Parts: sequence; structure tokens; C-alpha cells
Amino acid sequence: MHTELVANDYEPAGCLPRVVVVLGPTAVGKSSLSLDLASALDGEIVNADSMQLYRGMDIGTAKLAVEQRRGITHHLLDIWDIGHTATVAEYQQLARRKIEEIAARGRTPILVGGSGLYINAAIDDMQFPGVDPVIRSRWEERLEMIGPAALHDELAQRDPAAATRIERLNGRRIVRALEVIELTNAPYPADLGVPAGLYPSVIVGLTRDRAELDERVEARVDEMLSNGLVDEVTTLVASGLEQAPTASRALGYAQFAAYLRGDLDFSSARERTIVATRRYVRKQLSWFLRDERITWYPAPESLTAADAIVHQISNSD
RNA sequence: GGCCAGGUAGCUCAGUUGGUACGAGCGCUCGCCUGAAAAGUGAGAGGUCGACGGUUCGACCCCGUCCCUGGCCA
Repeated sequence: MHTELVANDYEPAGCLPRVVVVLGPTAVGKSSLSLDLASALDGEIVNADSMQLYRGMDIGTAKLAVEQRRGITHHLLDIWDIGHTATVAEYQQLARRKIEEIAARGRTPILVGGSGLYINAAIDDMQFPGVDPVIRSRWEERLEMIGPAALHDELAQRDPAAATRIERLNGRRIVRALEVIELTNAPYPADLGVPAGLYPSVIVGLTRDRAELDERVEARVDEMLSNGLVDEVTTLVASGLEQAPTASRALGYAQFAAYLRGDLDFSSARERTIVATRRYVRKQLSWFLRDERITWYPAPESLTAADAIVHQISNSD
């Protein structure tokens, strides 16, 4: 096991391209709108959905099949094996490269997805210190050993300001703070504020009534099941899904892997997938709603929305 | 029809030998979020303790009747 430092070596080219972003909660209808926009704007789509990056996770992530893409080029789908540990920093570099390349071809980069942090990392001026798996795992072991509260005390000794800002039982953030402190030999930044835009972007949020989203989530899970989600999970489990650090957490995959293991019956797995997806929708909304740059559109009429957006974009020139 | 178990938060269940429900997990609402983010985490709102009557200074806990659920017997 060696230490791998992922340097944040990406430097955007001189002239920053404009990016169109389509975001919104799961099941709102982003894919459909993004295709309309790509057609209207001569665009190519860059995926900003953390789980669609994985090969083999198709049905459960509602990944658009090639035939459904209307000939529009999609980037950053199926680029990782399920065992790959996802990191925002890696995604940031990949996404920015794609954005630059598309723009260099004279086309419009359209970033589409529901992973808020990934979107911010791509288009905003966010910089992440390096990561050292050795340091990380040492703190994780310590967390395992003494528990979050005691580790929080240790954080408080090294960096009182950071400790104030991180909840006592949030082991994951405590570990991260300790890791960054050790890595950078500096205090963990106390208040990072709202990310500032790097690329000039038009950010489109798609939204629907919550009750309608809830219905769509349930319908979508059932559709995934009838499309063969269980078979897909079976295949992925055989390839080591349950040992995968990131992919094993995916909605639907975690629950149906438990079903295959015999830990859940079918209807519980279905129910939990629906409930967890609904909760995810709430989390996405609470993340996105903070960002005042987003222009929100009601979802059902995606073509109408596309027209309005194209209009908005041409007016912004 | 008889016997047994049970009816307490939206759900699954704790609990009080009679003195204002200490509830818990999940769900729900609101919030936080900078290298695992479909992750991690904080706060909050929810209960006339099945119904009616009785005993008692006082009952969700005791008694009676009834209703409902599950199981067993017939």
C-alpha cells in the first residue's frame, strides 16, 4: 500500500467557457430537459451524477441508454469500475477538462446532475487539499477505537475553531478535519462561505411539487424493478459491489444487495429504497436552495422550459 | 362459540407494583455540509396510553362490559 497524492494540478485555460448547468432533485426530469437544451444550444452533456460515473450501474441510476441519447454526446458516464473510490477532487478535474474540451470545439458544455457538491466543485472556485490514504485510515482507525466524541476532543486541542464548527458525533467530518490539519500543517478552514463561480455559468434548477416528486420516486423504483434492477445488483454483487467504498452506498443497490444477502425481504428492500430516495430528494433540495444563482423552472414542460432557458441565455450575452 | 396473547407517537415496540408519558428506533419537518456527497450529521414537531362505565382523593396501569387484531381449540 503506497501513498498516493492527488495533486490539484488543473489550471483552467485563459478564456473561461460558459457552462450551462441543469440540476435538481432525483426524478424531477433533468435528463429530458438536458437533451432538449443540448439540441437547442449545440451542446454536449457532462454528467454530474456521482453514481452514473460507474460502469454497470445503469438501471438503478436511471442512466440514459445510448439509444435514448438522441445522438447527443454524453461525457463522464461509465468511467469508473465499481471498486473505484470516488473523490470530488478527481471528479472536479475530469469535469473541468471535459468542459474545456467541449468549449474548444465551439460547442456548449451542459453539466447535468443531482450531486450538488460535484457540481459546485466543477464550476466554482473550490480547492481541495491533497489526500493521503495512510493518514486518512489512521484517523479512521482512531475513530473506530475511541469514538467520535473523544476524537472531537482531540480535534479541539489541535484546532479549537474547527472543533466548534463540527458536530461532536460527526465522525466523518472530524476525521477529515484532522486529516487536512495534518496534511497541510495548518488549521482547518473555519468558514468557507458560499463558493464563488469560476466559470461564467447559467444555472438552471428543475423543480416540482414535493408530493409529485414522491410519487415519481415510487413509480421510478417500481420501474427499475421491472426493468431488472435485481439482476443488475446480482451481477454487481458478484463483482464485489458490497466491498466497494462508494458504489455500495448507492440508493437501491445497498437495499437490494441486503435483499440478496437475505437480510431484507423484497418488499422491505423496495420500501426502503423508496424512503431513502425521498430523503435524498430532500437533501438535494436543501443543498440547492441555498444557491441564489439558480434560476428555477417548474419541471413538467421541459420543452417550454428549454425555450425559456435558451432565451435567458441569449439575453445574457 | 371457547381459550390465550395483544391493543401506548405515522410505523414497530418499550414503560409506569395506581400519582402529571423519561420513552426508543424508524418515518416526518427544518438545518449543516469543501477530497466516500445516492455519504455524513444537528435540531424540532407528533400520544385525550382501543371505547364506554365502575372503584379511588387520583387510573394508561385495578374491576366490568364492549370493539378490534393475532394465535390455539372447537
